[in-house]
Amino acid sequence: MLRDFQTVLKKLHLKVTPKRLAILEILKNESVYLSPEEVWRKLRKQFSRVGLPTVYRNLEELAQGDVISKVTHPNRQLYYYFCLNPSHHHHFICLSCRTVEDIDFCMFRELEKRVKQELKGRVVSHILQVNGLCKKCLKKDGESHA
Amino acid sequence: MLRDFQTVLKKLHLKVTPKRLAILEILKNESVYLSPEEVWRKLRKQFSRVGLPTVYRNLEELAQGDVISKVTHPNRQLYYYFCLNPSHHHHFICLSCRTVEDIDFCMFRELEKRVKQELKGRVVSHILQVNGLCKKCLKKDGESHA
DNA sequence: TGCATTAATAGAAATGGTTTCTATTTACAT
DNA sequence: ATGTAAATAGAAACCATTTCTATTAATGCA
Repeated sequence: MLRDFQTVLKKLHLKVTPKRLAILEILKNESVYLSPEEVWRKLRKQFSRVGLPTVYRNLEELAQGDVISKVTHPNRQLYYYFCLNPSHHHHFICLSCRTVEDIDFCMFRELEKRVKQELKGRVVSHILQVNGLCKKCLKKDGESHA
Repeated sequence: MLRDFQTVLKKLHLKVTPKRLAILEILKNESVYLSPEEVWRKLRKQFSRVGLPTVYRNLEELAQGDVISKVTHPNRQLYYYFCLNPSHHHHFICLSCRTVEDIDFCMFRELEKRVKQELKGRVVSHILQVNGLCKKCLKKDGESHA
């Protein structure tokens, strides 16, 4: 598993540092997305002297390299999470517990076509975030979010 | 036209102030989205003593009331724009000139259904931003954004 | 294995968009 | 007209994020 991360980092021309590996491990072991500060707090359990700028820098580099994903929450904070599925897909984000699930179906082939036909424009990128309540949270406190 | 805005504001239990009307006029006369600061700069041409917090407060209130729309750009700044089409729709945003066009077709009935079926979750809201190049910009400098 | 090179890091400081606070002014219902 | 509740100006605070610089660490190569 460590070997995998090392290969990934080398491909991105990033040096394999203990902190980088630890950040990847932290995100990998979470099923919810984490803010840079949350990652930092976890990282400090292993490295008492790690700085928050280091976390920001690493998260951004890893996001640039498509190793992790970056999410902007409605509160406008950045959140990052590790993403095991490298292919194009979208995310279902639970507003209650922050669990992220992949949405495997994508309707954007269709979208691209219609933007071209109807607006004569070209799609370069899109951001789709689907916010809602996951299975678990619907059971737990479904009525409070009705 | 002023009458329309007045009605809208009253429905939202917002007082009809000259600055509020001016902000609506400014956004209405723009076909691109504006940052709070850009709105403020334009507003100061009419009201030399208007403060930036006033602009933020008003934009937020108007966005809450669905009179204008709020966009988060990839650079993470807030942008607001006036939205003539009150029904549910999405936006095609030109990366070059910031023009916003409405996308009238929506594939989210389908999405909701599949989130329910496949993830057993419930969609509460979604954010879709489609970034690209509009007709005009494709013609103007199509090759530089290839 | 040791050295040179270049990236990565810590820590402090700055940045800058956004929000809060308080006194004052304004809109508007009665 | 007048009372009251909302809106505003201006200053200050906030706080997530970024920048800066000296230092440390990883990697390529002899």
